[in-house]
Amino acid sequence: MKKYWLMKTEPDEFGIDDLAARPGRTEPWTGVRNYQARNFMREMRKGDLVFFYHSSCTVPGIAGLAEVSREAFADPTQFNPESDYYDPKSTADKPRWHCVEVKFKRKLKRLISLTDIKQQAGKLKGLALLQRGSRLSVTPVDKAHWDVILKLE
DNA sequence: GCCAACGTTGGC
DNA sequence: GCCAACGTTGGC
Repeated sequence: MKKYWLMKTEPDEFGIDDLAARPGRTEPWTGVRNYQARNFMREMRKGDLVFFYHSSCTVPGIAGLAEVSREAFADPTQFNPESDYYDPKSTADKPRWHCVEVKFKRKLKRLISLTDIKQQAGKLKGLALLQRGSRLSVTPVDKAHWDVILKLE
């Protein structure tokens, strides 16, 4: 059963156009250092669909669609002392952090802004993105919610 | 195990 | 740049 997700990224760092420009149009989603978000990534299966959400920018919102192209594996950045995401408590046989690989599907014809989404709040009860103080960078999206949101394109 | 202090996220 | 909300850390 296919599942649906929302993943946040800062377009100044890595946006939908960057994903589209990658060789193979894929990118390992490294650097997630929150247990809840990590657990969601572990649940992801190949072929699951992803809302690619731009945050901390002029107009936050969903910019494109991606899909899970590789299921959870050890995030290599946790082993690299040079990396911002280095975790000295992580070992090769007991990696603490995982990532998935995501693949570009398409850019939306227009950005579905957070404001647009909020206007559908009545139809989106329980959507993590709209929950108070939600800061998770990876969250599940109900199929019904997915459809409501995508119709806003 | 409690909880204050601190750090981070992210919309505005 | 502000600030609310939340997670993590570390002293006790």
